[in-house]
Amino acid sequence: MDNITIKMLAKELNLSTAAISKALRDSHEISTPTKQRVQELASRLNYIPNAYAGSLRIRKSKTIAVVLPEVADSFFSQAINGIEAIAEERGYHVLIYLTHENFSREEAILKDFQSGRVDGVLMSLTAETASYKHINDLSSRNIPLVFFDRVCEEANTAKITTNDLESSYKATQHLVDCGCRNIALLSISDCLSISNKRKEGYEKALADNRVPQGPLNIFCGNDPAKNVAALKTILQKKDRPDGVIASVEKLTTDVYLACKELGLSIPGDMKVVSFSNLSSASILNPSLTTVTQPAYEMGKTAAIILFKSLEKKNFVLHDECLTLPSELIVRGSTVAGK
Amino acid sequence: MDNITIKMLAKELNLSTAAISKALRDSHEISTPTKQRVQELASRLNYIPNAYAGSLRIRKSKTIAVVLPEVADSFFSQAINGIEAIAEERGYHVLIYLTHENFSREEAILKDFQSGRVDGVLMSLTAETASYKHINDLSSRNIPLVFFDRVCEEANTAKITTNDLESSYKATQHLVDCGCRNIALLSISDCLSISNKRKEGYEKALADNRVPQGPLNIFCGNDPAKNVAALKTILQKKDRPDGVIASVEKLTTDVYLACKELGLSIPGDMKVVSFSNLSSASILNPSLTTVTQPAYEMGKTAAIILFKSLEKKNFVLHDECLTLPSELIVRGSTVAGK
DNA sequence: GTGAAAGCGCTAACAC
DNA sequence: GTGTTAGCGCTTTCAC
Repeated sequence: MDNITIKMLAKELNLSTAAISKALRDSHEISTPTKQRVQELASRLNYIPNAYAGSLRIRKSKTIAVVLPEVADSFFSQAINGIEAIAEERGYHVLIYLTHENFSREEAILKDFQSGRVDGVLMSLTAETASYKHINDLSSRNIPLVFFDRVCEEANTAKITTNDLESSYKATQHLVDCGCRNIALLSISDCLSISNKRKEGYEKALADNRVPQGPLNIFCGNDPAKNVAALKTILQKKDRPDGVIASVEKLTTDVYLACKELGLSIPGDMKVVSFSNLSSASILNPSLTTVTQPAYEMGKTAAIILFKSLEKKNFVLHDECLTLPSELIVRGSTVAGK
Repeated sequence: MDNITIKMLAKELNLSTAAISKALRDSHEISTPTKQRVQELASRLNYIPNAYAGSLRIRKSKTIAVVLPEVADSFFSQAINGIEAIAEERGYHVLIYLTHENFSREEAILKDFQSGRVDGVLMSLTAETASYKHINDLSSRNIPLVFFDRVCEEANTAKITTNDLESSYKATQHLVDCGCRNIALLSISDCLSISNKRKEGYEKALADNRVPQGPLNIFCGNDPAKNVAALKTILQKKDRPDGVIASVEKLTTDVYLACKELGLSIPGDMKVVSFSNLSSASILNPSLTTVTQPAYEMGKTAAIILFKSLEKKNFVLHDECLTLPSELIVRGSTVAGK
């Protein structure tokens, strides 16, 4: 069965394609009876306009792209939910691209967007991203870009973040209050501004409390086995940490396993806070103290701002930088019995 | 900055657009020196072909759609990873659509695909889906569709599943072996074939062991608070279950919380098995016995089959029904100390 | 109120 | 080996 086109409707009704087009868009140039005839036939034949013919004319695709490091992560999957909710509402389509933390993949993806495939982009940077040419190239093609969470500070556009510095400060302060004196910070990057913010908050809290800095810049990668091994090495040292802040959700399992394998009890021997949106945080062994980010809201907000810039000309994306608060939820990995 | 088009390149080089087009696609009709001139200019001006102009001509969009109930679920997010890996490799783009278990949303999404927006579709059904007209409508437009996990048995196309019946049987048998005599099955649907298969496996195992059937068809929804409340009601009865199979990952947290609130110990008072791909299963309290599905592989396989049908004409999708095995991983929620 | 025609950017027959 | 031309399906002047 061939697809129905405007041309076919035109032939069927002895009208021009122009008339059909106008009738379908309910133009006032077309008489009511004609409109009715056209619309009746269109719905009877189940006419669906070709998605790309219109895009080619109009130079709008009603499509946005979401560029993410990964999906198998509660933060990002919840953010997608927020984005999708708004896109659906506006009748937009969502293309998804995963960088797997790979910078050259990120470059290639953004480059493709110069093809006019998408009207706008929502993005969270790779842990490796340290140069911004690909981002500026996209901007120079007038394709609006909104960052969320892992933002590019250098880019002159909208950024939706959470209060990384403050929440990291709070998390560190909480560990100090729980008696920790040797607190490690597990990171995945020394490029990302969110990593740096979290580090700053951590350092500030330590300084304010006159607690010496613990093992820092423990960079963890994508291989859980390696992470566990690296953690075990650190945890077997004499001056091992008595507290740890995992700045990424997926490191939680690695920390728990390393402790388990070494027979270290949480929170007795070691206290743990994670930046995490895991819905199972409360049923972990022990339940996990988290810094929980407003993932859904961040995705939603980023999408709303992107659509604003898509809908209004002269909308200045640069002015739209929002910070939504995260929440420290104290559970059993820092306070026994919680 | 305006986008570079073939026309502009043609003018610049005093060639026809056809020559440019051929040169860029490295056609043998074009002389080597001309090709070089064209390619040099194209890369110097950073020419990127318009994504939709070609699609309109060729009637191929190099885009597939993935239609899912949700993303915030380990199974589906891992499946997306598998799909994306293959799509990336083939240079395809991936549109993502979430049904949120809503049938009319599913209908609307599939209907839109008749616009030629996508070349093919990968899909997991809604828990509500009980009629198939929208699926047949899509097939009649010759848009290949491959189901994975939540397949439509009635559809005459490829289906990638896991061995739901067997793994449910195994899970049930395991609970029986652990001493359970009153086993509940938590489901989210009575339409889905995977739900029915899991129910069959459960019933068969009970029958084979001459264990009476426990509370069945406890349908859980999207509201965790309601699920917990419903579970608590059941668990407070005199003849409360001593074992439960959660047929969906997200119900795990609800079961654990319900037990916690009632002071029931797992696995002492109550044993739990979940169909789950949670990477944190091993660090739950207690660690969770799971039926773990080959999520990544299922996504990947579904994508591979879809691309086969996209690339070869006369490829019979119907013949491509694969079943990948799930694995029962015994942990502490059924065997103390594990 | 309706139609003819141009053109979005690209490709593919078919000339030459 | 290169150019001309005719569309893909749609919208949008501009005539009538």
